[in-house]
Amino acid sequence: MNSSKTKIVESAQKLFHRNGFQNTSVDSILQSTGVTKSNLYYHFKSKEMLGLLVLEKRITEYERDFFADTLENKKLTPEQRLARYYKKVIAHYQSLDFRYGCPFGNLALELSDINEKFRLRLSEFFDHWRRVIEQCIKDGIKQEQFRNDISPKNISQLILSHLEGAIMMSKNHRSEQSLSAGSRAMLKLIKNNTK
Amino acid sequence: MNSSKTKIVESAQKLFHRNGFQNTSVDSILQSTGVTKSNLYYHFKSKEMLGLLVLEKRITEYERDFFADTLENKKLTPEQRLARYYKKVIAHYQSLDFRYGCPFGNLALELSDINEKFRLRLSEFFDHWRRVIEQCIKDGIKQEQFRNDISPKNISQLILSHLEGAIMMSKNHRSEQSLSAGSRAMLKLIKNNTK
DNA sequence: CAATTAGGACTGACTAGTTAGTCCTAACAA
DNA sequence: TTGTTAGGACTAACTAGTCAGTCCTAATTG
Repeated sequence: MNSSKTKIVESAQKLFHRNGFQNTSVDSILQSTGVTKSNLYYHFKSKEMLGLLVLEKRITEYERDFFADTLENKKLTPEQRLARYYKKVIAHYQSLDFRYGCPFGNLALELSDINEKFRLRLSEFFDHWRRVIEQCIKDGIKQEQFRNDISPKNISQLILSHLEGAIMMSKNHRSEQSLSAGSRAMLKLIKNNTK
Repeated sequence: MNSSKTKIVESAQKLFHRNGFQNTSVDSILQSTGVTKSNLYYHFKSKEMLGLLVLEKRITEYERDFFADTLENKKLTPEQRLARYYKKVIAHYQSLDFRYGCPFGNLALELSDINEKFRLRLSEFFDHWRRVIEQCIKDGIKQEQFRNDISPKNISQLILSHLEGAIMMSKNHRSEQSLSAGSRAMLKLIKNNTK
């Protein structure tokens, strides 16, 4: 199905990621799809609604593509899960030349102060994301791979915050340095050395 | 001195932080200062130049207000320096209700892909920022307060990335949780426990 | 079978407002 | 006299969003 609606959503997803939500004009979406403005507004009540739908799609895709075979992969040890997750994230941003940044972090920074709908949806997703990491940490503590003197909740918070910050830094420096060095340091720091 | 020029810079600094650079209109700066447009363009060649000057001012202020009595305070132990720095940062964002985010991180995310001047100046500042943290870590390793099995460069990279990410998360969640929990976890993780 | 109705997909022209930036004249202050 | 400020008219491009109306297909009628 290559309907106007799906064309709009796919193009908007790309443009919102590259230019931000506010800095992507409706006209630029139309131009890149060949769809008319009236058609776009036939399918979507407003630019905001289109943005929220694109966000929903992104979340679904991220949960499907990034968690299952890494953080939630029970065939691996918790340490391997986290390492593979980092590896996958780095490879992904490398494929984008470390441009554009994290679609969720970008939106959160851009819109948290001015749009409550975006803010709340993103906040909910960040929390889910953190809990996926937390479960991995919990498993790792149980198996004595990770040190047990810091709560899994706080470690997962730390890991997620760092990841978002490192993606931002990699965008600014156009280099994987902050992502790869930071993730390696993080794995080393949380490793259980008492055994 | 309450000249038009300083009024413009101060107002622009506030608005750029709150709304972002692109999303702050020149007209809104004029409106909040009472200055005329011809006067603004008498003092500044363009909005971009005004933005770069505001960034320069922010950097000067940050280096003056945030480093001297914390990370670079030789009267404290390295561990105390870092703890006081976190405390100061958290208090600062608390005073802003965890809104607005980090002025540097915001600009980096908004402009790194589309404006090379901003990108490079921010990249330079982030690197200086990281080196200030690195020096504190080096001192702490020498004094055996921090563990020595990870390079100071990588730890400082980790700390800075995490800080930026945590400020973003605090903005999205409108809570100090990510900042305070994350910083406490970080201090615990890098502490030397072999002694 | 023929006429009507419903509804989804779509269009081009349009509105009303904002954007950064220019240009010019005139006033004021040191 | 030189640097600063005011005021306002202006531009060209861009902004999100609206409007009346068309086209086509499928189901429902008389």
